[in-house]
Amino acid sequence: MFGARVPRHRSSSGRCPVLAVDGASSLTEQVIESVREAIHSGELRPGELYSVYRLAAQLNVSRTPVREAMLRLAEAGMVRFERSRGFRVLRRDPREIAEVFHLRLLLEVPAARIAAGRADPALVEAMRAELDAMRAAAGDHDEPRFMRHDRAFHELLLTAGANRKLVSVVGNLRDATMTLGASTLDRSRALADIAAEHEPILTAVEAGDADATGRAMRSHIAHTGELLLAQATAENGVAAAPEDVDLIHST
Amino acid sequence: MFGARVPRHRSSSGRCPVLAVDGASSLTEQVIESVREAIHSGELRPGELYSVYRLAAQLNVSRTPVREAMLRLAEAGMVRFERSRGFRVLRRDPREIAEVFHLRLLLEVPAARIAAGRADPALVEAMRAELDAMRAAAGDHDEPRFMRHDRAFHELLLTAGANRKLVSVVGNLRDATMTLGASTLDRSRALADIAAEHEPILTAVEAGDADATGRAMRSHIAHTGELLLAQATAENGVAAAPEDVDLIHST
DNA sequence: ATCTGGCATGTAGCATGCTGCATGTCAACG
DNA sequence: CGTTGACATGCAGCATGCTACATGCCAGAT
Repeated sequence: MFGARVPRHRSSSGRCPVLAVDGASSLTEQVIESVREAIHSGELRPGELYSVYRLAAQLNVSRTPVREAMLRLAEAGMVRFERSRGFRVLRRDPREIAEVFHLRLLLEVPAARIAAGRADPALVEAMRAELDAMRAAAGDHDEPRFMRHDRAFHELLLTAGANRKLVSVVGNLRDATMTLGASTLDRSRALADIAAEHEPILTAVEAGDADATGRAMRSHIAHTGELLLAQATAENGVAAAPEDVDLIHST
Repeated sequence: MFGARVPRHRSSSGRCPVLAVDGASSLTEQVIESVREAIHSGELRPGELYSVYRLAAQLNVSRTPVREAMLRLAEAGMVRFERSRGFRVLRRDPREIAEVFHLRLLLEVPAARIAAGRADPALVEAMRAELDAMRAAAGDHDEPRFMRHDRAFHELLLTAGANRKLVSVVGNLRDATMTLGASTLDRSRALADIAAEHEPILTAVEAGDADATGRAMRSHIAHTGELLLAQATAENGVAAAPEDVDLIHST
C-alpha cells in the first residue's frame, strides 16, 4: 500500500515538525495527492468501500486531514461518502468522459483563438519547450510526466487567453478525467500521437492565425477525447455509446 | 449577527439530536448556507478578517464544521485562508464578473441551442412556470426568490442539453457571482427587465428554433453580465474597465 | 428450516485539547 | 525620538475522544 508516504507525526498530539515533503503546505493537501495517485495507480479501486479510519492508519496521519481530503475529493466528484458506511471511489463512466471533452471543446477552442491573436514570442518559446518535454516523456513511456507537460502546454495557451476562471475550470475538468485507472493500452504510440497533435497548434499560434489555431485545437481535443472514451469503454467492457461519441463532436 | 441559526448542541460532546433544520443533513452544510447568506446580506464583509473560532461561537457549533465549511468555500474561491491569521471574504472584482459571464456565454449558448432541438412540451411548461414565478418575485421585489427561479429556468434548459457536467459547472459559476453584496440598485426595474428577457428564449425553444434560442440566450446573458458588471464597478467606486466589457462580448 | 431480535463491529460526524506560528504591543535600549 | 526584541494574543491545523447510526451476525424462537 501507499503507507508512510506522509511524514510520521509525534506520538501524541501537536503539529508535525517535519517540513512539507511535497512542497504542499498542509497534510490535507498531501493526502489529497496521495489518494489521487492511489486511484490513478489502481491501489484504490472504484466501487470498493473504504474508511477514513483505515486510510488514516495507512497514511500514518490522524483522521482529520484524511477526512478533509476526502470531503474535497467528494466535492470534486471523485468519491462519494455513504453515511456510517464509508466512502466509495466513483467509477468514471464513458458518459462523463464525453461530457468533459464536450466542455473542453466549448472552452478551449475559443480561448485558443483569442490567445492566437496575442501571439507573443516568449509564449511560443515556452510552449515549444513543453512540447519538447512531452515528446521526451513519450519516448520514455513516462505517462505522468507526459501529462504534466501536456497540461502545462494547454495552460500556457489558456492563460494567454486572459480568462483566469477559464483556466481553473479547465484544470478541474482535467482532474476529473485523470482518475481513470492506469492506462495499459499501447500508450507508447498514443502518447507520441498526442504530442504530434500539438505541433499544428503551436505553428498556428506562432503565425497568429486564430482560425487555424481553433481548428488545430478542436481536432486535438476531439481526438484525445475519443482515445480516452475508447479506453474507458474498454475498461468497462462495453462498447462506446454512439451518443457519447456524438457529444464530443457536437460542437 | 446570525447567531443561533444553527440548532444548539448539547452541553458537552455528542451528536446533535435536533433534526436538520434546513433539510440539509450535516451541520457543515448548514454553516455553508448560513455563511453564504451572511455574505450576500452584508453581515460578513469582504476584506475583513474573521476566524473559525469566533464564527463557531456565534453559530453555536464547534469549530470543526465551521472549518470544513470555510474550506469548501475557500475551494470555491469565495474565501481565502491566511495562515495563523484567519480567513478573509474575497472581494468580487469586476474582472471576475466579466470572466464568469464570458464562460457562461461559451457554455450556455451552445447548450441552449442543443436543448432547443429537443423541445419537449413538458419542458416548455416547466420553464413557463419558472418564468411566471420570476415575474411574480420581481413584482414583490423579492430578489432571492427571483434568483432561485431564474436559476431553475436556466437549469431546466441546460439539463435538456444533456450534459450533466455542464449543468454543474454553470451552477458553480452562478454561485461565484451570487456573493456580491446585497444589490441596492433600482432592482425593481432591473428584475422585471431580466425576467422579460427570458420570454424570447422560451418562445424560441417552443418553436424548436436553435438559432433563435442561441441568439436570445446570448443577448440575455450578455445583458445580465453588463448589469452585474456595472453594479460591481459602482460598488468599488471605479469605472468599468473597457476590456472587461469587451470580454463579455468577445464570444 | 426459517424468521427475528439483540448485540458486536465499524463508520461518519461533531467536540475539543494541543502546538507551532504570525502578528501586535510595549518596554528597554540606542 | 527611533529601534529592537521579548512577550501576549489569537489563529489554523492536527490529534483524538465521543455519539448516533447502519449493517452483519448469530442465537434463540417459531
